[in-house]
This record gives sequence, structure tokens and C-alpha cells, in this order.
Amino acid sequence: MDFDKLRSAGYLTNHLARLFAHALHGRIAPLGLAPAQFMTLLELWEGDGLTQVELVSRLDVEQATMANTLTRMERDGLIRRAPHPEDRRARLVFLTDRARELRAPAIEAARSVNADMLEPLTADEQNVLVDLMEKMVSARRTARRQGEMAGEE
Amino acid sequence: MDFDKLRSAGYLTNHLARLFAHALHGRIAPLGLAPAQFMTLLELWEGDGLTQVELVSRLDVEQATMANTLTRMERDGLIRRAPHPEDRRARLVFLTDRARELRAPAIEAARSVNADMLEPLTADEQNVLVDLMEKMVSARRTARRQGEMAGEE
DNA sequence: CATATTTAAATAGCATGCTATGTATTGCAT
DNA sequence: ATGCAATACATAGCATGCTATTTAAATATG
Repeated sequence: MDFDKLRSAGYLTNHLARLFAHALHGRIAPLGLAPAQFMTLLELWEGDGLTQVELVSRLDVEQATMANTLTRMERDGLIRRAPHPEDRRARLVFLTDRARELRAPAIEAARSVNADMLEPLTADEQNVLVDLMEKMVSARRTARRQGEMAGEE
Repeated sequence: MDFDKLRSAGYLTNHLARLFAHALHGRIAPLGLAPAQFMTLLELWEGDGLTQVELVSRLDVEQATMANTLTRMERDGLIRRAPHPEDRRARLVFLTDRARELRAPAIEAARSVNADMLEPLTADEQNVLVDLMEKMVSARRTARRQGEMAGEE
């Protein structure tokens, strides 16, 4: 009947995510970026001209969430959206020059946040942590795909 | 200039936190609970009659966040707030009977979410993960306290 | 070919989280 | 005692995330 939140993976993950988000916000806000925008840019910097559907599947957020994030990014001059040449339902997302210029400083900011947050761990521990988190995330992706196959809705 | 998001602790933590929140939501929504409400109840089940300030410091969220969560919990019949006998600015938060009844099923739901999410890891790996996350969180708490001492605002 | 289903996006409505600010009350220091 | 600073809480406004629904276009099926 008792529950030790300080040993609960879910509780700790939530807490850590808030700490990471707070730190990232502090370092990219001066660049005019918000965390979800940065996450989206990470994909677009690898190559733009993607549809919303493609961004959704790569970033694993809901379609509605991405639609809103893209609207804010367009408002903030980070992207523009052009009609898809072969599918009139879809729009392609392109980076603006401003967004391209932010790549180096924003990535540097994110790196420093990771470094600061991981600082209490040894290099080995840092690698173990990332390995374990990666394992959990990819197991979920697999589980979800198989659930879909089985028609769980 | 490149950045591997799949090896970024911040990115992975954000992703995992969304997966945990989604899973928890799915299992406590039938009880009429939302994740932040559950987190707050975890404290109150240990003993109610706390002020908002006390909840804020134990859960490490901002005061405004807690104020809004408590308003929703009052609306949903989980808590009631009574005037503090010695400080007319403050209010004491008490659980309703309904909230007390939810303790066992809600904790059981949270346990099963943790178990499911951690399932891809061995028992040892699970302990290591929790140890490392705990270490990061408590290091942050210390760092923040010392920052405050030094007057960083 | 016509209709039904699926797909891409947008929108509405809500919960959490944040920062910034306002309001009342308390407490300290003169 | 007064008057300023600190404290407790509420509120406004915004970003992210979600589910559910709507609209339009593309596909598939009869």
C-alpha cells in the first residue's frame, strides 16, 4: 500500500524531464527558441521539405501537437510551409535562413545542458544511463507497432 | 555540429516522460485521476493538512502550477481547503473520503506502469537506472540550494 | 465510375508546466 | 507603532502535450 516515489522510475523521469526542460529553456530562449521548436528543428536541420506526417513519426508526438508547434514556428519565422506538389492535402515544411543560422548555437546550448545535468555522473554512468533509456524507448516503439498489427486501436 | 538525439540524455528523458505519462494517464483516468493529481495525492496520502507551500517544496513544481492543480482537485472532489488557523494568507489542504479510497487502486496502477515500462530491463538494470536518475535529481536540488545561497535569483 | 474508406491537416477543449504579476497578510526593523 | 520587506496564494498569459472531431483530398472497392 505504500509507494516510494523517490524510487519510482516514472516519478523520477517526470522530475528529470522538467529539470532538463527548464535548463534547455533557459539557454535557448535567448535564441528565440522554445524546447519543442528545437526538437523539431533537429529533424529539419537534417533535411527539410518534410510533411507533418513525417515529422510526427520521427519525433513521436501526436499529429495535433505537431500541427500547433509548426504554427508557432511559422509565426516565429523559423519555417514556411509550401503546398505538396503531388498531394493537395499535405504541406511541405521548409526552414528559413534564420532557422539555419540557429543550428550551431542551439546545438551547443543543448550539449551544455546535457553536460550540466549529467555532471554528477561518471562517464561510464552517463553511458549506462543513455543505454538503458534508449532500450526502454525502443522497446516501447516495438511494442506499439506490434499492438497496432494486432489491431488494438 | 551534428547532434545525435538518440544519444542525448535530455531528448531521451523527454521522450520517456511522455511515454510514462501516457501510460499512467491510461490507467488512472478510469479512476477519475490525472497524473499531476496523482502526484499530489502521493504526498497527501502520507498525511494531509498541508499548505500549498509545503506541497510545492515537496513536489518541486512552481507555486502557480500547484495552485492550478489544487483548484482542479477541489473541483473534482479530491480535496477541500480550509483556512489556516494561524495564518490568514494560507489554506490547509485536506483529502476527501473519495481521495482516500483511491489510494490503493491508484498506487497499484502506478506500480503496473513502472513494471511495464521497465520490463525490457533486467532487475539489475532497473535498479541502476533508478539509482542514476535519483543521483541526478538530488544533485540538482543541492546545486539549486547553493545557487540560492549565493544569491543567483 | 461511384461510393466508401483512409489519410493529411486543422481545430476545439483540456491538463500541466512555466514566468510574471497582483493582493493580502505577516513579520521585522526602526 | 509604523512602515517596508517577505510570504502565501491567486491570476493572466503562454507553450506543450493529449484526445476527439472536422474537413478535404486521395485511394480502394464494389
